[in-house]
Amino acid sequence: MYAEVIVDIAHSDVDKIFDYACGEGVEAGMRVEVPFGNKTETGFVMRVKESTALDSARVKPVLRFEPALGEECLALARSIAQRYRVPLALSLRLFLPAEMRTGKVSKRMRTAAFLQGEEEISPRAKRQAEVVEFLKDNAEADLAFLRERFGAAAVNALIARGTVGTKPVRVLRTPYVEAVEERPSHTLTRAQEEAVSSIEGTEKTVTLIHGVTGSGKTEIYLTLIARQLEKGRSAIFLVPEISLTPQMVVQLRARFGGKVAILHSRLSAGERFDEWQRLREGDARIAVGARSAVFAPLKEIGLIVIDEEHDGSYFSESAPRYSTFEVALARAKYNGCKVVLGSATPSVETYRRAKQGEFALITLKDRINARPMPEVRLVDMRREVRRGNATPFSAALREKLNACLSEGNQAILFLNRRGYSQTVMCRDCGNVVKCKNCDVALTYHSEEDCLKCHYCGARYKTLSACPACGGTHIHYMGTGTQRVVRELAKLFPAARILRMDVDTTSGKEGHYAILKQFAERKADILVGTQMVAKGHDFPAVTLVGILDADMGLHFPDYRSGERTFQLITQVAGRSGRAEEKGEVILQTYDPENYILRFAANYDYEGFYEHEIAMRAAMMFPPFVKIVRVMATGESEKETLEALRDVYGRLQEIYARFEGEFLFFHRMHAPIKRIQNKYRYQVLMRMTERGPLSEVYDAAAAVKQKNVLVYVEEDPANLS
DNA sequence: CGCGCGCTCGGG
DNA sequence: CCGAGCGCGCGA
Repeated sequence: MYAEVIVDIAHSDVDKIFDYACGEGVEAGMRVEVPFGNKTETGFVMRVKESTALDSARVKPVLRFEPALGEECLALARSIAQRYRVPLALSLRLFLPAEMRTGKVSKRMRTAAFLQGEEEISPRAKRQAEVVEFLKDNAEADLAFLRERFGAAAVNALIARGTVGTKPVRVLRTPYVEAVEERPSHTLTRAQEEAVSSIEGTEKTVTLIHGVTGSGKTEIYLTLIARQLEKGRSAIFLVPEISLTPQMVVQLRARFGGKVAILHSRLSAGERFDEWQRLREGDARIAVGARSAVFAPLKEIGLIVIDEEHDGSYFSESAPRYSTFEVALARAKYNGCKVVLGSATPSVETYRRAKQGEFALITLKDRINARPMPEVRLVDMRREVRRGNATPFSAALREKLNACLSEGNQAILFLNRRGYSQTVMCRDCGNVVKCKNCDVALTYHSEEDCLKCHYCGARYKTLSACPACGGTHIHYMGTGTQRVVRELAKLFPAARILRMDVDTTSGKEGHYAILKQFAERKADILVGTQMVAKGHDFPAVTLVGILDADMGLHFPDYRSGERTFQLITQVAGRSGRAEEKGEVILQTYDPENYILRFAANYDYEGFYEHEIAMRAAMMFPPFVKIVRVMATGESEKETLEALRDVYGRLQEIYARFEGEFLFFHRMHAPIKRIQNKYRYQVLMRMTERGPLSEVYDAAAAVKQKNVLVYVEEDPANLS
């Protein structure tokens, strides 16, 4: 027998089948060790066959093998490698936890002690008698625990005499263990009931649930999952990257207990490894996690849920740049199951596909508790400025904050993503201080009193003079979370303020820790960037202030309006979840803006109609595909050479398919350098029939060393 | 990816 | 004439 092996080296030079001799036990999908060159490498068996075309003298044997991937994974890995022109080794890696490759993590063991002899205990050995008594009540106990509780001497004596035996036991490192709470299933409302049966009844593979915040989407997902489990099938539940929402975990754990496995980038290596093992071995049947959980090692999948479907984290930002939805769809087809997408603010693309009948569409208009959405008040900040208010807070917001705090409620203040930087400008010459590795303005951080680059993390000392002209009128522009907190403390000295942004949420449970503090009412005001917008439930929050609602609108990105709408709707939904009525103050310099008006009225339909008409008129996605081919490398010359190479190839394609192109330009990227790497690009817009596959081929054909050339489809960020 | 081979260039 | 540097092809 021979095994066709892909060695686990992600390089196009070795991205080909190598034949190895093997015995009967070796099957497709197994992870193997094989001699390769002058050392051993791990690899994956893609196929097993009876004969080889190779000279038998050249064929070496498979050294070790263990089960790893199923047929489905192999097929999917093949198609991903093909679709995105990456080496198979790279697409295969998606299916395994990184910990398995590095080999740094292994099964954690502990020693368990148990009673095995009936020997008499001397009446003087009181401690020993206690140990024996304890073990009579508990069949097994952790050895370290026994030693600590009863003293090592007593325990060791019992082991030495054979009264107590020991054995190694596998320990599973389970994340969020405290997030367990007893709450069995819930009765569904009429609308939820209908949604469940409609999803189960439709012949369409994909259903979009468009449900306002608080409309009870989660309970629908849980019911659908429970029904699949009853049928002996498994489920994948995907949530956005940053906010593996603790509430969601609590609910899943409460309903499904140990059947749930959590896969998330902020877990420790050991935890992730163990959770993955539990899924593969079938101990856990529900995989919950961010986009990579779509590759969970489950068999007989009965349902894939993608919650907060519109979230940008569902697209991978490094090779292979897959779309989670595309992968989910492929798995759904293989397993003959359904995909459920859920959002209060679906992406324009998804909503269009639903409206056109490609996906089933369920609309939930009402909140479970029949409570109205909080009232949104638009505040014109231009007037505040004219009145001489230079703080980030309008008079209306200050007043509402005052009332909110004096009633003992909580408030959330939200700064738009792009708006949280304080750039440093010289007032004498207008020079903006930039990072020396990146072509990006630096941001001032008051807590550490330094300047930081948000693209590469470099730190700089604060400046007393302008590096360009020597002027000393250095000015800090913009509003950061830090400044908001400082100003807030001046206005409300008694309030306890929590800050949540990239700087305060490091560590695996960083978000969780801050949100927990806030939920436990250890603070009155939470100030944060878009992280605070994600689905958390804070019953005592009655006021949400959106400080700079329009900051995201003015970016040269066709999705900026969509993102702003989504963000405002989400963050507004944080207000007034329980008994208290909620309020939202939306501060803007552009109160006539249609996006803000639709958001303030919770009018998704209106927003969508307006937005889709604009996209059609401007020829933006989903009517066209934007494709960017990026070349990036440390040497400007080499990078430019690589780009010229692809550009030449793309021009040939352009000539052949000219009718399918609306735009075709070569330029350096808007940010010319990031982390010391130059960035040159070819930007294209093409129709649905455009030669996408040829573009991938052109990019893959470039062999300039030290330069990375890659393709992005409808990039989320055009910087 | 890591290695060894062979070609080339430059120093002596 | 010999050694360092690099491009290339191989690995089963």
